[in-house]
Amino acid sequence: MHKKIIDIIYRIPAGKVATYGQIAAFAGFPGRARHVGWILNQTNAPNLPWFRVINSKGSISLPHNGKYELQKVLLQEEGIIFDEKDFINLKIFGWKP
DNA sequence: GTACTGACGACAC
DNA sequence: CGTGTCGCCAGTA
Repeated sequence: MHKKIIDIIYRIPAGKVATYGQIAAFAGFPGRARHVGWILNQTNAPNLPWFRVINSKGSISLPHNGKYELQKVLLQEEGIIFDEKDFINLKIFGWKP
């Protein structure tokens, strides 16, 4: 099942973001949002756009320890805009498969 | 089997 | 939006 979820994440296009629940559901595991995050924290697949995965609120789910900033910067590099509260507008940047 | 953890989600205030 | 509660399930001990 790791493979399936990883495969879905690889399909997220640059400039877009997807939510954990969205990925889980699209991979065939509705309600398994936690597994997506769990797998991301476990696997170290090359060129995996893990930074395009965020929670349903449209914000980064990492603690502000540096990786948070890394993800934010990587997304901004792709043209994604964060508002003053570090939230992403999913209406605009949400991935719609 | 039980208990706890975790990059989550939906819903109610 | 912020908080709290409950549900979810693979891993681990």
